[in-house]
Amino acid sequence: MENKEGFFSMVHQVVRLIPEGRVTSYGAIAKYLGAPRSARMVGWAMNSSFNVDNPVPAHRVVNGQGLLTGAAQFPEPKMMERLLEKEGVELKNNKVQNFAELFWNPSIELEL
DNA sequence: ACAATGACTGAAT
DNA sequence: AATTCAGCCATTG
Repeated sequence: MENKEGFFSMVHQVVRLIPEGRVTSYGAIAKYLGAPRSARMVGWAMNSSFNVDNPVPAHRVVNGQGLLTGAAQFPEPKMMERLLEKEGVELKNNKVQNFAELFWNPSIELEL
């Protein structure tokens, strides 16, 4: 499983840039990378993120609805909610409240 | 090499 | 509004 600097690294990097108390969606990242339809690959990249020596705040990445779909894949699902709440993100049944305001759009924040 | 799967999303029904 | 379908492409059996 050779590691080419491609989707993985890019996704990891973008996710790492997410400020505390902010969240983003897979689609937003994928779109920023130029693959608006490859949101799934972003999720896979996250899964790999646990395997690399790269601290990636995957807990700040949720689906387009602000739902913590990936919480179950964490080493400890509760960790995701806890981390988010700890950073000031309001959660409700694994869903991010005020998602629209907490949403961190790389295409805008980074403004290319 | 082929088939199935997956932390998604948007459109269609 | 809820469910289903199709596209996306890397990883795995």
